[in-house]
Amino acid sequence: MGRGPRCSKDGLNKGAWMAAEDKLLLDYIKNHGEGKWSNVAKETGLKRCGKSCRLRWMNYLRPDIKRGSISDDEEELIIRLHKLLGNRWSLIAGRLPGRTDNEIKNYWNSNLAKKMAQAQSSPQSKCNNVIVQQTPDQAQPQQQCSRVSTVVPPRPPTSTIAAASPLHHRTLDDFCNNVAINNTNNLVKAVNSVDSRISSEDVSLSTTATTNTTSDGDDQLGSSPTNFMMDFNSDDHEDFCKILDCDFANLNNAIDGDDEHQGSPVLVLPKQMMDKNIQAADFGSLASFLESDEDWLGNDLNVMLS
DNA sequence: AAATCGCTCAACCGCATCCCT
DNA sequence: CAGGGATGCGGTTGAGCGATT
Repeated sequence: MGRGPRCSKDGLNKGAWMAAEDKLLLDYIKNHGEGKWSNVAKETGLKRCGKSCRLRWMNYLRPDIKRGSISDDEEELIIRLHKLLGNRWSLIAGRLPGRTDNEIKNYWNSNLAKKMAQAQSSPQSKCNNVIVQQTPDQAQPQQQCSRVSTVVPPRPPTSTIAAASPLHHRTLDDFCNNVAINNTNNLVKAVNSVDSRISSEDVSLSTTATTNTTSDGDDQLGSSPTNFMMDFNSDDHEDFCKILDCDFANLNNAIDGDDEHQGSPVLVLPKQMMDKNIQAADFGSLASFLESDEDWLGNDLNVMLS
């Protein structure tokens, strides 16, 4: 499948990979690990550019890749994450273990984009709140080919993300202030333990000492001085993505597991989530919960916005 | 049976960002 | 700090294949 073999002007192979090429690449990675893609050709004699090697590994050869069709839960989660993140396929894939960004992108383009477009045109659908954005030229009659593209606005430079675009139906702006963080130090610690690239400075949290009083009058967060509402300003969206980008399972470990974090809950989900006993690492439940966004965005936010 | 259509998915391309010197 | 190479990402392409005509 894919493109037939061609040779570029510098003598490198292109197109579909042969089994022998796969073996060369696998052997190289077994011995040297991932990365240093530009060295693969030099050290193995493989006539492939580094980019091509990386792509082959990431999308096909990696042992943890999950084969088979996308489950309903996965599909649901993809839809919700896409709503949140836009076409940030790698971020979405990061939340779906074993799935690649390419696979999700293909699945979206060949399945979900159409579903979303149909949902948009039929107001009764439960997915009718998903906006499929179109570029001006796509506003014209359907292109000759059957492909349906959903397009997010041009990616803004550095500090903002596509999901933060005001053109998105529900952006992070829409539910800013709605994530309550209990004990930010531990969140930062947990995040850092997952991805050491994220410095504590990167997770910029508003130090507005806000306690989250629930509708029934209970103080959700207790009286700790380290309770904060996470205040997502427009410039903070990237930070939110960094949090999304870490492994929720590890966060959960930090929450209920080891002694190191005992007694210091890390991430307090919105009350509606807590009421439904959603575990952050339970993607199925999380997807179902997100599906009910009318609820989890909740009264507090509606009051805030009104 | 042959031709055409439509879909899937691996792979390519260009651009952005990161990282090293 | 600047420049250049490496890497990562998202959009797009096109061969292969099953379904339909």
